[in-house]
Amino acid sequence: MNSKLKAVEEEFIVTIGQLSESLSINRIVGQLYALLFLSPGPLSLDDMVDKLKISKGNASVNIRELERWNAVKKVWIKGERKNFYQANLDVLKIVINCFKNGLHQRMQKTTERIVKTQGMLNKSSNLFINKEEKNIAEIYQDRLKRIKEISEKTENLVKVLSGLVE
Amino acid sequence: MNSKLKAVEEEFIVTIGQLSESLSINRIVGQLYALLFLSPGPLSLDDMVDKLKISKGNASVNIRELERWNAVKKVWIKGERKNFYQANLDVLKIVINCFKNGLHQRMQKTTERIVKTQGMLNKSSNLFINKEEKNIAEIYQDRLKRIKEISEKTENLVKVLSGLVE
DNA sequence: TAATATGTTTAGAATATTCTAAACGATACA
DNA sequence: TGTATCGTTTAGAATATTCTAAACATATTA
Repeated sequence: MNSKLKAVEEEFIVTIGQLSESLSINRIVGQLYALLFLSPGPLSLDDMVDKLKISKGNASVNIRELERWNAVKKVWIKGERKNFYQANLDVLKIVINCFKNGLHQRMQKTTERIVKTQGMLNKSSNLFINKEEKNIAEIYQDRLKRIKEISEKTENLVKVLSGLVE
Repeated sequence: MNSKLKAVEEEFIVTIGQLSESLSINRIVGQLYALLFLSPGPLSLDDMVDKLKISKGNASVNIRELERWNAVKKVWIKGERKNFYQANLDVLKIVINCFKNGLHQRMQKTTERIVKTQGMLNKSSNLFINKEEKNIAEIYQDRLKRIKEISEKTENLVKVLSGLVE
């Protein structure tokens, strides 16, 4: 391939790899996606291994991560025994979806625990006899309620984002 | 302190610590904030060291991270030589602000590199003589433009978020 | 069936991150 | 001035993550 085109490809792959890393996403995940995103046609695992100079195992696990995100999909090419992959070009949808799912999972777990903690506090409230303890319990109730409200706002955001990606 | 209240505090600290970790934020950062968020009054570094059972160095660097985020602030208590800290209770503002700033920094860098890459491609376009190369160059131009558009949308989001936190 | 091609799993090497304990520097106070 | 009290920095230990190379499982072709 033309060396100028190769330079453009390389530059793009490095850029997206760094962006990935800075978002705490495995660099190879970003680079695999960048590679497929630019590629005029589908690529095999071996193609990607050659381009990125990584091991096959590494390519294998990270391409499956991208499949899970619906960021790439397998395509079958007749006469070929290898799997080929192509990028889903709708980057915005992929990003919003990942963000939404990540947020949902994490906040759901957190909300459950906060609610449980509120329960602990309410069940014990009759045990707080002196003024000092009653005061602290009241503060705790207030603070937990604030956090709970944020959980609810976040779940609303998740719903809004769901609407954006159908 | 009442053991029930202690259990509530502990549970909350663990919950927020786990949430932090799951968001690729240092666990101690989350736990320090959780501790101060619940606390009826300001706490010293030593108080936090005792509660979380961590080293002073660890507490020191992570509390400064929280200061940088405007998530906690120093308060001076007369007659005390130690620094005391208290939480900014406006969690939503802190979160939106961190998210916004993180996004802005990362996307700005990325956008710059994408634009540079577009420049590389355009400058070379007269060098692509055969049909094949011209075709690939055109695809690259299209794909880079898509990414560029997302960068712009992201910068818009940053502006919207800026509006939300004044 | 044997030989080859392909993707996955795994053990542990390489690297990066987090954490502590101790050294350090600065400030307050005797 | 010397001593105690703080917070910060730092060297390297502990831990977690990422990556490779090789073993493995499965399917395909000869």
